[in-house]
Amino acid sequence: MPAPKRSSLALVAARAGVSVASVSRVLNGGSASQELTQKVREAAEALGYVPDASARTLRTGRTDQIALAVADVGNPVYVQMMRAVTGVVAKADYRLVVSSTGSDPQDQIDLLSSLNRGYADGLILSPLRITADLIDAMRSSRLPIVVIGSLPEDVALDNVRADSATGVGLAMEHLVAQGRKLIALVNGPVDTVPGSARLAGYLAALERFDLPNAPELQVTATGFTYRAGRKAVAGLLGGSRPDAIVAANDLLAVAALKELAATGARVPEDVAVVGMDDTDTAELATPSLTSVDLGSAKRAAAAAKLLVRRIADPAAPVRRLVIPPSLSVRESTLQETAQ
Amino acid sequence: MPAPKRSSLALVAARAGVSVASVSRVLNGGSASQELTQKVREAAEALGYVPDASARTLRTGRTDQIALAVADVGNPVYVQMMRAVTGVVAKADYRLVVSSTGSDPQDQIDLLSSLNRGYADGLILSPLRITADLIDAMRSSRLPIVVIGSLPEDVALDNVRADSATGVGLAMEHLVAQGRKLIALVNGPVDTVPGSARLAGYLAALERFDLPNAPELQVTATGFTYRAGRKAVAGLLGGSRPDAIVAANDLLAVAALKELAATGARVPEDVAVVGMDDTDTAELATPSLTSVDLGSAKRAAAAAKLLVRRIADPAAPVRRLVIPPSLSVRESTLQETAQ
DNA sequence: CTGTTAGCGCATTCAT
DNA sequence: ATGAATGCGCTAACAG
Repeated sequence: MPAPKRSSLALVAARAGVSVASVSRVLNGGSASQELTQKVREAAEALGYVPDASARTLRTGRTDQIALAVADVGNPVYVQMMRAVTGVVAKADYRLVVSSTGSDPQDQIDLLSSLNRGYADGLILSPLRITADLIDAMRSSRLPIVVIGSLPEDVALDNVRADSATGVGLAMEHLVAQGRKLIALVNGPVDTVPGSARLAGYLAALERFDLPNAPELQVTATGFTYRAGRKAVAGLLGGSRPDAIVAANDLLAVAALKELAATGARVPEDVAVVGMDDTDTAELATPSLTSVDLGSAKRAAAAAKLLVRRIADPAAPVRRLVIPPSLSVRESTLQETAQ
Repeated sequence: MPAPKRSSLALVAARAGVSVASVSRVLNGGSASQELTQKVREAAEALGYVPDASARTLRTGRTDQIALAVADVGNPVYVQMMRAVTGVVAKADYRLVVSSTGSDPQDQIDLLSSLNRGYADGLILSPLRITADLIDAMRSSRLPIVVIGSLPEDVALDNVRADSATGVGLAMEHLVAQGRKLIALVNGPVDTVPGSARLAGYLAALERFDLPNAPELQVTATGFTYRAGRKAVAGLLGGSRPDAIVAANDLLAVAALKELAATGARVPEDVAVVGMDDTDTAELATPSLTSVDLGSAKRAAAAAKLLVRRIADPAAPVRRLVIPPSLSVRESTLQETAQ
């Protein structure tokens, strides 16, 4: 038994004493006489007519919706991305629907197959982990996808990624310039896209600045969360005394801040801390957090634009964009008594 | 020109050499013979058949989607709510779609009319401001709505709200017990649902604890954000020296923490600070923030359950729930040297 | 157990 | 400029 009776083109047409085709034309901006337009508008108004989305979609094949899948709504970096995407998408006359997936690639695959049923015209995806299965699913998706984050070379999908290596390099350079010698890395899981990129960047920077590669200075949290960060940092401090910590994101960096405070270490005097993503959290932290801006907002906005273009022109050449990072220096690395 | 040709029931039926009805039955768990089931599954698999959502929705009147509208994705309290809703909704076999509206009621009205086109089966709405227009729009919505937050008595909509008055009372009681005398309020805009509730609770508590109602101890930020909070608190400290601050949410409370630190005041020795919503932010703050848990997660979960029930039974009696608050005490109000 | 058929609401082609 | 008719893909009556 279908839903409660509602308005419909036919009802409006009957009331206005015209054909459904005319109603459709008037309401969608087709050509119609002054008088007919008038009658139709009146009838539609009186009946509180609202066009039915599924009928229109069934007919036209378009939903005018764009989906954004984020792995963790609690991570402020995704908040930045949502904000950025919202703007672009609205301007292109799409509605944005946000789906929260877990970090499990299977969640994304499920979402993809769900979307393939026609809930949206396109998807912006920022996968934490990329598996072969996920790639297969993306490849065989009938709906356009733009990926935020790195992607294997041979996957012909629009994507826009950060330059983590350069970003981590910026942080390390800044720390080295401040005279730091023992720079630890607090990373998230290395089987994730950001985790592996951060690690690679860290190792490259060690080499570049002639710093020793000390395993006891590298810890991996079980997730990119505050709680996981606290544990990881506690472990780190149990086995070493770094004079600087680079964290894979701002949440982990705040965890370092709190853990350091708990052990009586002063920031930045004893230990400097750098976060990553440059989210609101960096500003709110005490001391405020120096953070690498990996261009999340720009990446998200760019991805949205790519998707809109891709939807308009499915045959357009694949584009891969890289957004350059920058460093936002705040209290957590700035000593008055800089050496 | 409709979208690129895809799979369809008819295609599967043709390949399997059966009728579309049989395919539909098999795929939806109707009764069918072993052999037919086998043939259909094979054909569907081979063709990569995916059912079309809009066609099904058009036919059944259901979308199996529930919409959640949040006013500010950047506010961690909404993150709590999203998490809570996600769980309930998934268990009831609905997909959740999140829409970010602004604080402007018009945004909600727009969203409502959009949803009335049939994008979702129900809506969970947590409006910041409630205007007559919004109420009209909710009343005339053809889709079930559950409101998180207070609502005028005469609006016959399911809703679940916090008990802000008691919540603020809890905070004040705690502060008074610690010997605080000059308790300031850092509120958000009072023309909002939470803003007015917080103010009322504060005034009631002043009376209850025989505290003077001093206007210079009450400031109103232009929004429930960190940035607005900094300005408001700076204004407050410019004109008075409270020994405690109650903030209308955790973001404003963190702003108070930072502003106090900037002026050299110690927390909690000189000034105690209490936040509200008990979000992750309270834990991350330095010092960690005592916060009133207004039951956001519980409210959201309850709202989701109410909505699922309402969708199943549109004629069910209207329910209004109130979730009791509790206090999470942390460093920002705990002096070692408690008087 | 399986097939035939109608129609959900709409945009669009084809007549007029 | 307007109306009649078609079919998007699907589910559910109904018939056999």
